[in-house]
Amino acid sequence: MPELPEVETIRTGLEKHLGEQPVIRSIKLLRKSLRYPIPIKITKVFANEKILSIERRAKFLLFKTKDYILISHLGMTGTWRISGDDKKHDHIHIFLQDGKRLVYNDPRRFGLLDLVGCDQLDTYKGIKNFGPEPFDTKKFSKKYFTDYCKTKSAPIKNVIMKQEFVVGVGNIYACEALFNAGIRPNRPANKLSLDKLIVLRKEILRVLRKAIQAGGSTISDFKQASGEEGYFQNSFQVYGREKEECTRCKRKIKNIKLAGRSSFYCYNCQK
DNA sequence: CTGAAGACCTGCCTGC
DNA sequence: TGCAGGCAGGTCTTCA
Repeated sequence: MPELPEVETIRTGLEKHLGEQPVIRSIKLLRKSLRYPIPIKITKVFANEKILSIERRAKFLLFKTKDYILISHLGMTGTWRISGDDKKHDHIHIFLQDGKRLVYNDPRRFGLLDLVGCDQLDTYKGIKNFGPEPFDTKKFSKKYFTDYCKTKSAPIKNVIMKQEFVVGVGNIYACEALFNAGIRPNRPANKLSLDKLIVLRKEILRVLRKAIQAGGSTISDFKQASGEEGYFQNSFQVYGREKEECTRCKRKIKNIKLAGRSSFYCYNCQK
């Protein structure tokens, strides 16, 4: 379940449960590849290294050590947990010196595990073309937002999901933010008024913040790895609610495909 | 260049 | 009950 809030939830969960700067004893790969081949070098360079920090960039998790960064992307179904038990689709074990075991599980294997040198992160293939973090409001400014949208004729939903525009917004939060802003997902970005765009930017920030907060409350279950269960789903206004009542006007939520993705909206509340 | 569509995988739900 | 079909939170590549 990884959009930005979910990745951030996993990150803070790991940080909390792993303690200060845990030391990696060894890494065991249970398969050779996920979406891409996993560099075997991982098992060598991280042995006996201290994890200095666990950070997030966009939807990537970064385990930083002295010389290298272990890069993890969760794809659609990836998750990390701290566990002694094995589960189906566990692909990577990271054994820590204090006896804990960090496990990567990913049924669909759309995730990625890779490494880069500490000074090479910004040129890393997946990351170098990324837009700003949404909470970096200096870079992700109103002006940046409106200027960009003015140049795009694609549906606004597709635009806000573009990682080179702003990172971390996936299908769920795109739908939710558009509902809150009262904008139909298929409206061409360059046809929206400045005011509407500014509202949308604000709603993106708000929905992401709220989701991160909701994630925080379930962190205590983290170790049990029951992470499949979405904690924020109870607050969804439109996502996954096709044919159900709009929470505002009681009319039926619709679902259209945009760029192949389900896009939920209320025909009455979103114009 | 832009944007749409297909591909990558497994699991789960629906409907026949 | 069994099985085919469709769909799923994300990217990357290919095609028009």
